Amino acid sequence: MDDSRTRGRSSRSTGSARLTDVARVAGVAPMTVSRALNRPELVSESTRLRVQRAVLETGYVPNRVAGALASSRSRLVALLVPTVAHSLFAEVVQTVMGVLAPQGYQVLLGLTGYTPEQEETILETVLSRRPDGIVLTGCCHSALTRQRLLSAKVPLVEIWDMSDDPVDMLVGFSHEAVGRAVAEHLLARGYRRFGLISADDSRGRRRVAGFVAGLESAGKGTYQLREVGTPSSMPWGRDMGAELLDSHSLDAIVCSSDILALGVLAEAQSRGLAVPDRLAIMGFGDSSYAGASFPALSTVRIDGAAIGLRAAEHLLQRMAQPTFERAGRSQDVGFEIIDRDTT
Amino acid sequence: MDDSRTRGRSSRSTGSARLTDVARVAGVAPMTVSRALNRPELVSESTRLRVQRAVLETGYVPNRVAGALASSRSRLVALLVPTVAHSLFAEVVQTVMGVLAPQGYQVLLGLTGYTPEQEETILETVLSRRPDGIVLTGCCHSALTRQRLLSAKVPLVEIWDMSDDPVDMLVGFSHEAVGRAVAEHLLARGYRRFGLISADDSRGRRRVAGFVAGLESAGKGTYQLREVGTPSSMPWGRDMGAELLDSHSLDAIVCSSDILALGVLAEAQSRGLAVPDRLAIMGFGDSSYAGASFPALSTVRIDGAAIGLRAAEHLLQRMAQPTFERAGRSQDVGFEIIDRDTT
DNA sequence: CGAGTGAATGTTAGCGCAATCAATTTGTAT
DNA sequence: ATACAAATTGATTGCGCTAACATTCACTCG
Repeated sequence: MDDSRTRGRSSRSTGSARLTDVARVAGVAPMTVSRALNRPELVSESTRLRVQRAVLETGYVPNRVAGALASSRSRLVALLVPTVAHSLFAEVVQTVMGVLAPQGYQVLLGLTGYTPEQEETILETVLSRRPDGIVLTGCCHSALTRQRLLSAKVPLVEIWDMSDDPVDMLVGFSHEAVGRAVAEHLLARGYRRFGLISADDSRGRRRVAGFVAGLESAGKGTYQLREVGTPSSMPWGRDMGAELLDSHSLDAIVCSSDILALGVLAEAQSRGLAVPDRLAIMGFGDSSYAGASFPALSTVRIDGAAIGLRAAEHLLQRMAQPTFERAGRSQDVGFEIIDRDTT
Repeated sequence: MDDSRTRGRSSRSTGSARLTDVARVAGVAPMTVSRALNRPELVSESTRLRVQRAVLETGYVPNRVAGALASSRSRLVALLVPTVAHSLFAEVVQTVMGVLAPQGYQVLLGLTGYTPEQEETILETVLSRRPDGIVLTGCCHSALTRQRLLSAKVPLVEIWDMSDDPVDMLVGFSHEAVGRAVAEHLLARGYRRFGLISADDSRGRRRVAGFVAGLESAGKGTYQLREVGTPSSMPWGRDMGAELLDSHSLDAIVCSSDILALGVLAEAQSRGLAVPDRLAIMGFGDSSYAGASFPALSTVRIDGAAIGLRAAEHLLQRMAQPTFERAGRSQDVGFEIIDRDTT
């Protein structure tokens, strides 16, 4: 049997069983095997069974590389996020993959690391795999990236942001609006002297800008800004919180992620500062741990699962269509200020 | 120009520029374009430049699907982890990708969700992409999975565990040894009545088994076990901690992850229980936030970055070899008990 | 100056599969 | 039985690229 499998194979062959090997064993044409595996409803019960037996006998593993080339369908979705070392993006990855895997799509993961340059490099290699769809974090792309996306004719969902002219589809929320809403909320609760700790990425900066705009609109409040590197972490929050508290007299510290806020909380506790009476703390994201800290963290709820879910569903819908056309649809999933015990 | 690009193309063509289009514009053979792009050192300076110009003019994006089929090299590495919604695995993903991306490898991500059944399903589809290498979390595979891995002849690194007979290469640590060491450590510090909170996955259970074995060897100590679902989260820790504290009198609670421990810590703080005097808490993983909590969390340090790094390096080394042969190499990266302020 | 060498480029022939259309078999109504 | 439609199967071709080998050209050396 092994002999029959390898006889006459050219030197370029990989040596493992192919469709034709299965076909020979099953006594049918290769095309029939292909159908039995990919579109079983087109094949009679009896041949389907014979093919299945032949597959087991030969140990055949389909070669989707060849299949993708022949059919121009890769069944691959590219998912580009800044990092997975951040619970919000991890949640998006989990949700997107949870929706796509049952539909037979696999995920090509790309980590863009918060810079448009890396995004550009990664997108280039990603496009060379001819994915059937792309989920891309953010809307601020380099000119070349945007042009490549436009000419690639691949269903695309931008997530985690809002934009006036999405490339194709968009599911996100407005970072400026978040910042502004937080400012208004905290001003209304009487806080005036703010510390801001933000990751140095473009979306964090836009939230800061929104916050500052909120203060200016109200004509109240002062702020001290500190930027930290990415990815955000609890030690960053604790260190920057300490620096801010050492050098300024503050009512409240607003953080660009929950994990930073937890660091600030730990610092406040270590100083014996009463939270929220002596210092209020605000996070961002409503990660799973935000509600479980003590005191429970006030934060801005972003529904990462909803973003991932809708992005994946939009993509599936578009990939199911035989003809490619841009949707130009935007969906704002919004946010919610969660007032727990640190404000 | 558009006319020349599309004239005579069969109906099956995708319509975008191909190697032959670039070749025509550059005035060279298609093979020369292929070389200019993939092995530029084999091509003269002048033709390389002409090809580059032609690529820009045509907007050519290489088709690696076709390239992979022709060369039997996909430049794809499959990375299978239970979840990315856990900082330890997220760290592994970040590190592995950080090493592989600069070498031109892309990552096909698979989430196995802690069950051998899902792992089996995912591995099947993953193998059909003909990855050049596989990084797989854990060593407890179903018989079919193991057999597929053996017959696939793909460089493989199992991580995050130890095993007597790795399929190929292995980088991990012993979960039993962790449990035993934690038991000995806490007994030595005088703790006797333990609560255990473990995720219901096989590796967490092995740590529990090691812990229990440690107690039995010493002939001291009692324990109460609670299992929680995956993925672990701070609320799970807080709820199970509350349940344990309500129903038992305990010296110490040992958790199967730092995030669970943080939940227990929050619960203890909310009850006004002094940590560690009235209750000691032990985490697992030494996530970035473990050292920044207040009080700082005692935990078991696992160097996820080292595991990812070595796994990726082993894989690169093996993928660079022209012939496939199993290594059968194991590497134990060990662990370290970090005694901070909660024990 | 002709043979020999190495660098650069070209030609041919698949890689393994599925789209497409052709051929065959089966079922159904008359 | 006959005509026709529907279901099932088969043969051919090409997706876009690169391995392998062939050829050309410039240059060196006895």
